[in-house]
Amino acid sequence: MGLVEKLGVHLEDREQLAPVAARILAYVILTGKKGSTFDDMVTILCASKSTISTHLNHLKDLNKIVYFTKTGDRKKYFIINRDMVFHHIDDMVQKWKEERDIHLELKEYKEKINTIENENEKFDLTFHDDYIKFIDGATSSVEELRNKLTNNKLDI
Amino acid sequence: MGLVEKLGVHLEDREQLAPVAARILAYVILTGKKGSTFDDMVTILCASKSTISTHLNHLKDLNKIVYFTKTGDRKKYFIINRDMVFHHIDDMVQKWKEERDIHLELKEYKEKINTIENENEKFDLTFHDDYIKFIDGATSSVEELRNKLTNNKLDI
DNA sequence: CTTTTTGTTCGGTTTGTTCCGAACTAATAA
DNA sequence: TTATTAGTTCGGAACAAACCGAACAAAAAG
Repeated sequence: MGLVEKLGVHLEDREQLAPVAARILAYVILTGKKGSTFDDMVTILCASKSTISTHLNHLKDLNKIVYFTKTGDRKKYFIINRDMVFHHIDDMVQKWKEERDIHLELKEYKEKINTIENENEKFDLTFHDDYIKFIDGATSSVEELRNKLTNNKLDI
Repeated sequence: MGLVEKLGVHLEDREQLAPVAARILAYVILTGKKGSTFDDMVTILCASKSTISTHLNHLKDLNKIVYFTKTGDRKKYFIINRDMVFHHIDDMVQKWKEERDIHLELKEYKEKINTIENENEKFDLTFHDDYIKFIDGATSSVEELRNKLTNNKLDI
């Protein structure tokens, strides 16, 4: 399926995954509720059992996928973790938070330098203020959306 | 400087740069207005001339840095491109747009499958609707912030 | 015209990633 | 008990990325 490849390329970049790992995730997403099995992936993605095994466990560790089982059937049926949207949002917010901290640290450092070597104002600090303002705004609006999505889920 | 390393690690991840390239960018940011020269970087970052040369040109191609010169001085003084904030915002918006398109395509595909094999509703489509809603909200709020920053710049 | 400054380009080494095959395990089936 | 199913683990091959040194270039200085 061409869509597996297209989505795979996208996930490879967005989730920082190895090619086959991204294809697994794409295939799992496109297979939906009925779930995909280990052997399905080996044959359809044309990869070795070891490769599928390693990446499947990796994706499970990252909480990207979960599996269900059927009575009298040893196979695992993998599906995407429905919390992935929230994980994605949380990761994004977390990264912005780290970025914010670094900008604060940089600003602090530059302010110190500016007062010491006052000769000709070595640094422009508005850059960091702009950036922090941007991060604060983006974070709050995304968190608002997160709450909205959580509430929508509860409404059903 | 430990701050160069800390900021370097962060940039390595955020801007997808090679270790030394990220250290160059970090160093340029921390040196500020007075600019950093090729030789400064070779000695302070403990890297070879070839490495610095390659990455410096790469960063210039990516519009991360610019340089100014002084009359009677062949050296180039590198500083960060002040538009980096805007480039960063634009890249983010662009990525969200691509993500949105993929979700639309996926939804379309799944709707087709659902009507063909109607047996037991193979896909849950609310996932994509949630995601698209999230992207739309995040995009508009970030674009609003971009405009705010542009206007602030003109106010000065 | 030779030397110095300020870099660039090329080939090769080191390091890291990605994947595979072969051998193994643990559970069920025959 | 032996075979099959459903995977896991390990060692290594193949490839890619990151960096270095040596040689080169172009312009100015001596």
